[in-house]
Formats: sequence, C-alpha cells, structure tokens
Amino acid sequence: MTQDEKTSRRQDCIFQAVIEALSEYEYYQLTIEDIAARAGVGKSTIYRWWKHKSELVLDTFRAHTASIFDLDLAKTLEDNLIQQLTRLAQALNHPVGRALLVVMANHRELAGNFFHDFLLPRREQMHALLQQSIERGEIRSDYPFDLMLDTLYGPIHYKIIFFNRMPDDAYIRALVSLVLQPVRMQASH
Amino acid sequence: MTQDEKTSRRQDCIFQAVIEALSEYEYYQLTIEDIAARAGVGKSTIYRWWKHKSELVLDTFRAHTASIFDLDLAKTLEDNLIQQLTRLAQALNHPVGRALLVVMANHRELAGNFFHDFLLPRREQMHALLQQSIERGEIRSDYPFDLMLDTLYGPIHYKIIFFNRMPDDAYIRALVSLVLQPVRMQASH
Amino acid sequence: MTQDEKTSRRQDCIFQAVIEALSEYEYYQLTIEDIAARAGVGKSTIYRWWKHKSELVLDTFRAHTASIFDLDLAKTLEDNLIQQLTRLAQALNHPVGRALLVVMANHRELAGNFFHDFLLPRREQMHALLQQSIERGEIRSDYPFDLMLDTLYGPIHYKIIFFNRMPDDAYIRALVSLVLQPVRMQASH
Amino acid sequence: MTQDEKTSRRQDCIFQAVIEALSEYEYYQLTIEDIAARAGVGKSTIYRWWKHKSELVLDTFRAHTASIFDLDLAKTLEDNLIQQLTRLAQALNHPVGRALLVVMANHRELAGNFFHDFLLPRREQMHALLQQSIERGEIRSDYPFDLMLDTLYGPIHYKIIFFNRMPDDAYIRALVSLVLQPVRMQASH
DNA sequence: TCATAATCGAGACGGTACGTCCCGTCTTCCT
DNA sequence: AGGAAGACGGGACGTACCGTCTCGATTATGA
Repeated sequence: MTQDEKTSRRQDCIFQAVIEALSEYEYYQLTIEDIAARAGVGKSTIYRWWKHKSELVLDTFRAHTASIFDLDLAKTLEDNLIQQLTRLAQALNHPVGRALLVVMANHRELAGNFFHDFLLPRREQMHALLQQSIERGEIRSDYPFDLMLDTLYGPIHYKIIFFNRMPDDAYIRALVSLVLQPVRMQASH
Repeated sequence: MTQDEKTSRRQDCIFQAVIEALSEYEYYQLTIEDIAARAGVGKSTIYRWWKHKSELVLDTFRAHTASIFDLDLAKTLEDNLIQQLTRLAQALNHPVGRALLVVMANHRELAGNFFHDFLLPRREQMHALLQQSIERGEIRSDYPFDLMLDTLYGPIHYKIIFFNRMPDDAYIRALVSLVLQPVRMQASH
Repeated sequence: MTQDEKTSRRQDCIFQAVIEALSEYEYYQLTIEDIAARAGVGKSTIYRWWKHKSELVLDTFRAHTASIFDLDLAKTLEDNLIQQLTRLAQALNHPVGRALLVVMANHRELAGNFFHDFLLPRREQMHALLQQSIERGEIRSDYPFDLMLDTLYGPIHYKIIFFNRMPDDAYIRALVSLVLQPVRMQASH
Repeated sequence: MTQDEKTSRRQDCIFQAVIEALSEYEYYQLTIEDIAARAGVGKSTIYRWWKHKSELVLDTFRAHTASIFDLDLAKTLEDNLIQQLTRLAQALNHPVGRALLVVMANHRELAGNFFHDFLLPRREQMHALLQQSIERGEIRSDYPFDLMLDTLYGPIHYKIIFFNRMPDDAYIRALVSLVLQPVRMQASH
C-alpha cells in the first residue's frame, strides 16, 4: 500500500469519526480530542491536515455527499429538480449537514470558499439542465433563471435552519411545481 | 428611579455592549467577559438574566429590530413586501443579525422558540395583508400562500448566509416581482 | 475567613500537592495537571500565581524550609555550622530539595533570584555569627571568610548532586572540623 | 571509507550540532529534532545510539573535554591543582558544561554513572599526585585528602550553579592556597 | 554494468503536557 | 442590600516534542 493510500484511509477514518460523533451530539459540543479518540489517531494528525474544526467538518460534508448531486439528463427537468432538492434536503438535514450549516453561519469566509467549490458547480449543472430544457422547447428562454434557482434552493435551507424541520417530499414537489409554473411553455399560452 | 427602571437601563446597557462588540468582531469571538466589561456590569448580572450567550444575542436582536416590521396597510401589497424584505435583509446583514443567524444554526431549540415568537407573527401579519389583497380583488384567492412566503423569505436568508452578500434593492424588487407574477389577478387572464 | 487567608490555605494545599508528587517521582516527571488534580484546584489557579513549574517548585521549597535555618547564638560556632549544614543537607536531599537543585541547574536566571532571596541571607546570618566569634576572641579576624563559607557549602551541594548521596553526620563534622582548624585562635599559637 | 569511519564522522557531526545548539540556547530548550536538522541526519539515527537527550549531551561533554584534564607531574602540586580547577571551571562554564550540570541534576542515575566514568578517574589522578607530593616531603601524609578534594571541587561547582558565575583565576588561586595551607609541611612548624 | 540489498534522510504518526482562554459558579467587599 | 469585580474548578484549545515507524532515494556490493 502506498503512502497516499494510507493517508487516504486514515482521513476516511477521521471523517467516519466526525460523522459518528455528530450523530450523537451537536456541532458545538464536538471536540477535536473526541474525534481523535474515536478515529484512533493523535490530535496532531488532525491538526496536520485541518487548521480548524470547521474545515474538518466542511471536508467531512464534502466526502459524505460526494457525487450524490449528479443530474440525470434523461429525466425531465421537474424530476431532476425534485431529485436534486430532495437530496439537498437530506444532506442538510443529516447531522453532518446540520453541522455544515453551523460552520457556514459561523465562518463567513469559509462560506465563501464552500460556495465557490461546492454550491456554484451544482448551480451550473442545473443551468446546463435548464439550457437543455430550453433547447428542447420545454421552457421559456426569457426568464431570470438565477433568481428562480434562489427561490428553489432558498426555501430548502430556510425550512431546515429556521423551522428546524426537513422539507418532506410533498413540500418539495409543491415548491418545484409552483416555481416551474410560470416558466413552462404552455404557461405562456 | 425605581428598581425596574434601573434593571431596564442596565439591560439596555448590556444590549448596547453586545451590539458594539459584534460590530468589532464575529459572534464566535464574542465572550461574556467582554460584554460585561463593556457594559460595566458584573458577569453574574448577565447570567442572572440569560442562561447562555445565545439567548442574550437573541434578545439583543429582538431589542434592536423592535417594531421595524410593521406593515402599512395603506400601501400596495408589492410595496409592503419590498419594504418588509428590505428591512429583513438589513436586519440580518447587520452584525447583530449575522450573530442571530449563527445562533439559529447553532441552537436548534432556540431556532424553534425564535421562530414562534418572532418570525411567525411576521408571517401572520403578512397573511393578513394577503387576505386584504384577496378581498380587494388584487390577487387570486386559490394559491399556496405559505409556500409563496417561503419563496420570498428563503432566498433572502440564503443569499446572506451562503453568498455572504446582502441582497440589494434591485434583487429584492426582482424577487417580489417574480413571485407575485402568477398570483396577480391579471396574470390569470 | 478573609480572602487572603483562603488564598494562603489554597497555596499551602498546592505546596502539599507538589511535595506529595515529588515524593513519588522525579522533578522531570512532575506535571502541572497532576499537581492541580492532587490539590483539587484548577490548572488556571496554579498559573495565576506561578508563571512556570520551576517557580512553583522554588516557592514550595521556600515554604517547606522556612525558618529551619535560624542560628542559635548561644551555641558555639562549630555547633551552629554543623547544625546549619546538616539542615541544608537534609533540605537538599529531600525530594523538594532535589527538585530545587534541578530547577537551579535548568534556569540560571531563577538561580540568581533564589540566591539573592534565600541563600545570601543565610550567608549573612553566618557572617554575623563569625563576627560574634571574632569579638569573643574564638577565631582569627584576618581570614577570607567568604571563601571559607564556600568550602563549607560547596562540598555539601557537590556530594548531593554528583555523588547522589546525602552527606552523613560524620562527614559534616569532619568537614567543619577541617575547615575551622586554621581559623581557630589556638591554631595561630 | 569504511562503515565505521562513516559512523564516527556522523557522530562527530551530531556532537557538533549539540554544541552549536547549546551555544544558542539553554539545555531545556534543546530538542532532538533541532539536533537532527543541524547535523543533517534523521532522528532515528540519533535514537539508534542514544536512548535519551541526556545521554547524548553527556557523551558530547565527554567528547568535548577529552584529555583536557591530564596532569603534568613535573609541575608543583599547587600549579597542578590550579590548572585542574581552572580547566574544570572552564569546562563547566561552557554551554556544554552547563548542560551537563543540568543533566546531572535531572537524572540522578546518570550522575552516578558519570561520576564513576569521568569524575572518579580525575580524583584518582589527583590522589596519585598527592601521593607523589607526600613522597617528596612537600605535604603532610596524615590528612583527610578525600575531604580536602571536596573542598576544592565543591566550591567550583557551587559557584557556577548557584552564583551563576564562573570562578575567576584569583578565586581559584585563593581557594587552592587556602585549602593547601594546613597541609603543607611548613604549616606544621 | 547493472540489479539488488542495506542504509539512512525525511518526516508522518500516536501520544502527552504544555500554557491559554473562556466558561458558568461563587465569594468578597464596596457603595 | 445589591452588584462590580474577579477568583475559582473545569475543560477544550492549538502547539511543541517525544520516541516509534514507514517510505523512498541513495548508495555499496555481488553477479
């Protein structure tokens, strides 16, 4: 086994420890020492890779949600949106996602980084999907799509943070339906 | 001066200290000891009234934003919405509002309380306004208004937390316009 | 009980913890955390009074050996010297004394302070005693007394540090006798 | 170059690194990692030969002071003593010597070993010299010479450790003179 | 001349103690 | 009598080294 593989496995081990810990208590109770103990590594190993607890949690989230946001271009726009938002809601409602929200709120500069590295690509995927739908003639081409995406993503985060409740399937379907209504081709007839 | 007045002044003094401190650094750097020193009170005085730093920040936000959310029933629905969301964005973008967002993310149970005490009343005001607009025949009556409000409030919070940027006037106007579009009476023609 | 008394008692408690710990293991194994645990105080309480472990040990030594070096002017010079050196040897051979020697070796600047605050006064007492003996006509007045004191104190420390052995009574008596020999009045006959 | 030569050179390199490091800061700040870096060797190479930092310092002192304590039997006893004590004082006052004193204070068992390997042979050389002086009729034969050597060696160490000052030439001459006074042949006339 | 083995630098690792910071409680002493 | 001032026990922080260990690059040797 090479050095890189070992390092990678150890990091996975640490991510697992974070997930395990966050399943038992909240982010603000999370300590590096507990993570190290659960992962069976020394504190210094953790500090070697991550400057702060917040960065570790952020990477844990990344590792935990890797590639769950892939679109399926064969499906309809609506199905893709529903699937995307459902997965987002699930990811954010998971203990690691909750912790991520705390980190984002606490560290504005990390929020910026995370936004660029993680959220923006998702939006761009979605833009590509919208572009395809436009080309297929399913939706209007003259529409403030960025704003539209905010009205989809915003309420999901809003519900989880402020209502402390995960949006259920019905909510998401209703939301997508409501937001897509004015943009459909037939809506302009 | 009565005892109550003294108490009230001391509390105002503490709120001011919190605001002042949050103007200089972020919530996660805020300490009770610094607040006490700035307010010229003992730590125990603060702990007498608030169990945790988070509750103090929450009350500070309440005091800081008291009565800025009153509706003006004489204005149009759109103007009211724009004014409401603008004020919300300003309040949340202010250091105390930023701190509030952090507290909400950190303490889910407080988020629940705050939602019931503060956000729900605002929504109910807004519902009343919608009801008035329906009666005036300005907007449709068959519409998922709760969901609609989420698509208004959600993006505001979303922009501030994740984009780390306060929505400007143009954004808010565009948002309100977009969301109100399908609900206007003439939209169904 | 006043604040000062309480502080004093707590400090005694900490000194006792240091003595207890040093009776079980060597100075280099001594940790602040263990001292705090034994004394039933928080680490911060110890750091409030002493900057470093070395200063704490130094003060512990001071407290432990307070007023054991008083001279008895009624006794003869030889008896006083023997008593003084015996007590010194006992103090240095005690675990706390051993620790002191380590601190002195490690921290040269502390050695200087300690020398001025503790050892110099002892020498001055001894000088007074010598002066009295001169006046009584027991010893010569023309003699390098400072050097003489070095040949008394030096070997005691030397034996303990390098031979790792406490000078016994016979050794001390022989040393005093040897050193006093040329300074006695009858020696000049 | 044979393997042994390389090993030897590497060890010299490490000794030099220790001396260099101790010239810049005190023993308690010395780290194996810094030594390894200065010597351009891996940490494991050091640990292969020395169990602890203290043993390395001890060997460095040995290497650094090798054969500076040879007596010159042609010279007088007094000159030999002065030369010996001057060299001792210089060796102990050198950074490496200071470090040795710290090691001796810290590790009592090492002090014992070092005493047997290094100090005792010096004393035995000195005893031989004394024996020669007795045979030459320069000094008395009935005298506690062991004790006498303590009154010579002791003050040197004492001055350096506790007064934090190297005994100068005048001091050493005065000391030797004082101690030799009663043992000279003419002293008994 | 080249593969093959041994050696050693480099430094990651699990640990431990450090000294700091701030928590929330509790006591003292001044106004 | 009530509150500021701040000492206190506690506990997590992030750092510095310890002594062990693994990995590769660099030799040194035997085929």
